[in-house]
Amino acid sequence: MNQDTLIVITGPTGVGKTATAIEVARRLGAEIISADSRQIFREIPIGTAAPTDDEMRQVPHHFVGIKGLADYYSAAQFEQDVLELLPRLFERSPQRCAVMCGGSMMYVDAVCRGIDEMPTITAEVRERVKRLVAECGIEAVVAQLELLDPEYLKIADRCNHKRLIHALEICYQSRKAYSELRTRRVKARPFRIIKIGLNLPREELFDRINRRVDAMVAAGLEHEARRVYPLRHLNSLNTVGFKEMFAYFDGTMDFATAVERIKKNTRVYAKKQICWYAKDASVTWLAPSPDVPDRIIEMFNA
RNA sequence: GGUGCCAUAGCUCAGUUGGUAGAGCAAAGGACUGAAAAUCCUUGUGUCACUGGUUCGAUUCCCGUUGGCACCA
Repeated sequence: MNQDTLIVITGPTGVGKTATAIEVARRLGAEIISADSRQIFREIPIGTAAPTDDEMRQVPHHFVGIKGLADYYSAAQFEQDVLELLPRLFERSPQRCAVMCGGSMMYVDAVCRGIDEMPTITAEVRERVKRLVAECGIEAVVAQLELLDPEYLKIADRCNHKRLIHALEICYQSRKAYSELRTRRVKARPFRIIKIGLNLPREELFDRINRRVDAMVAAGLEHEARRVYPLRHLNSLNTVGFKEMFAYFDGTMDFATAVERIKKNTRVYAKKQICWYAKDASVTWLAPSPDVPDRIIEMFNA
């Protein structure tokens, strides 16, 4: 009998993960878990290049379009949800296999390696820190951390206010030092993980990204963005493709510039993804080609 | 064919009264543990078109060549 196996297909945005994952999943009789922090929201399928209805009919997908933009979701939540779902997917699959496909680095790592236990921040604590910043500036946050978690401050990026604020929130919420909770221990998983990274020569990747953005525009990105415009303050919409469209709606950017910015920011995002996975020794890198599914299935059978 | 203007980073251009050069855009590298398509940090890429001359020294001045643009024939 096969051991339970999770095949992870990741890589930069626009490289062709979706098509590869569908092919592999179909041939192995597996279902697909989307590891994408934006495709999870149902209102924005065009801007996130979510799998189409047709694609999802070919293979059952999970975690696509299951949340509303106003819902809170996180990598840790994803870890929990996926670990809960996986045994059932293994059970249903003749080869005891599931395919995870997506480029949200932290979501992938959360499932493959785990995330440390942290308290969920309550609205009160969030408000308290927010007020501290508003009234006394970020220096006050640093001063508090000096007191509550000097260890973290030693390694913290002091320019990254969001991280400093988050560290303090954790300290307040847990009544412990953030650095104490941050063990960074890799959790063992009760299944085999095969991690594939798809990548292309830079120029080719960027060309695909540019063309995909044009296709999004043709598919009605502007209309989709206009529909969610009233919710623009939500974190779920602080994302490439929407912030630029919102700038256009606000009149601070013309349409052509907004589209150019979307392309540029998507390219920057792709580079960030490549950089993240470059240090992950568990990734097997492949260039997309017709025989990639064969090679992945070979690795599965090995 | 003649005259004038131009030639500097991947692109658009600035600049050096002669001491080998800098902006914007594009680009490259990196960090990352409960908002991660987020957030943050770092970096300037050059035969200054080519040949020769003047000069201690030329990307800068001069001669010529090549290419581009404009006007005149």
